[in-house]
Amino acid sequence: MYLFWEKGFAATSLSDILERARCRSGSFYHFFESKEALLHAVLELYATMFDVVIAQPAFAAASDPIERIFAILAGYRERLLQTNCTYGCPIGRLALEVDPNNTTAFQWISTNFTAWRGAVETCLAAAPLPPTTNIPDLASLVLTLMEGAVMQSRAYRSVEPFDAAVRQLRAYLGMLTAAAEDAPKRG
Amino acid sequence: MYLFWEKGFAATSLSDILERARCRSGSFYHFFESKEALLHAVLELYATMFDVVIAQPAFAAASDPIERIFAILAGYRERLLQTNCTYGCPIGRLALEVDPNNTTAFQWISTNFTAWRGAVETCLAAAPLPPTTNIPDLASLVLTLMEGAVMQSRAYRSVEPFDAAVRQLRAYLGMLTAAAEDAPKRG
DNA sequence: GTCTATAGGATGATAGAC
DNA sequence: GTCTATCATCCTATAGAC
Repeated sequence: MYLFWEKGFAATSLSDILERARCRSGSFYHFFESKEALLHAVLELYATMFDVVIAQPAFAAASDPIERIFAILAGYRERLLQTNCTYGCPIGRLALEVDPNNTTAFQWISTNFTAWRGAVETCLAAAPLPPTTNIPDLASLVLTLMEGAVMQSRAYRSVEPFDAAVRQLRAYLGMLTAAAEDAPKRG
Repeated sequence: MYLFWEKGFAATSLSDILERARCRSGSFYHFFESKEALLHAVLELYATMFDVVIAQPAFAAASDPIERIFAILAGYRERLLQTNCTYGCPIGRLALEVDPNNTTAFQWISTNFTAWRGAVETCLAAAPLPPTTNIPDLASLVLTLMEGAVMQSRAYRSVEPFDAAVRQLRAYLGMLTAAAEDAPKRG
């Protein structure tokens, strides 16, 4: 799991895996049919871990629904800082690297993304937004923004692009909630 | 260039390259010191090509500065459709894949991103936005959004996430230009 | 379930003739 | 500048003893 995150799938060799797991190939192939099967298991594990690792800590860190979204993003900022902005979202990295023919992997990748968007949708549904707001679109935007921001921060080896994206999201959501507050006064 | 886009750097072997270039290894190593040197040359070529391939067509397709930004994004939508949403931005893909120690590669990746943001900044500077608008932040957001949107469309094998991101950007920029129009009336 | 040993092929890169 | 031939190493995966 760690190696696919750090080096990607193709650049991680079986001997890398064996060394890190401190076992021999016989043990590996006793549990996994192939290197690709390990990838599937890793992606499945990410999906399983999502609530505990991503959603719950962010939901515990804030009670305001909009701030919970920013708490999720703050988690990624923390991970960027911890790695000197070299790594990023492991799912995003694999989403761009894995062979499109690997349908099983992509099913798990989309499962992860869907869970992520679902958590944000939950927050948005509880937020004071205009009733016309397209919440699935907006949740998709937040994921899009996180992934693009992490990528750009890796490219520049700086949190600044990430922070810029968060600032802009804050401005946009601020305008939306302001519009929701104005609407009742008008109508 | 094509193979790094299609398969990534690690998954592209020298024999893949030789087959596609229809030459032998002797010829390859006459021009390039290593596979990594080819990567650097490819990234440099992308930077060289940016104006002709990305900026100029979009600027020619629209005269309104905001619509020029959406014309850039429409170019990526077209590329997604042409590849059944399997590929994406080649720079973005390499930004997540390439070893962070490969500083030369990352210098070229950031050069590409900076050129991209520069084109968007040019558009934003000509657009009717509130004078307080942070144009570099906003240009960075557009790149962030494009990269994240392409990634998510690849993950779901659908243009829908890309379109959702564009819709949201349009809404945000619409609110900003509306605010700029209101401001003179108030002040 | 873990070990050693190894198959069978691909890998990036080089040497040197032409 | 392109060719053939090849090096040395690494790769994923398997076989079979224990």
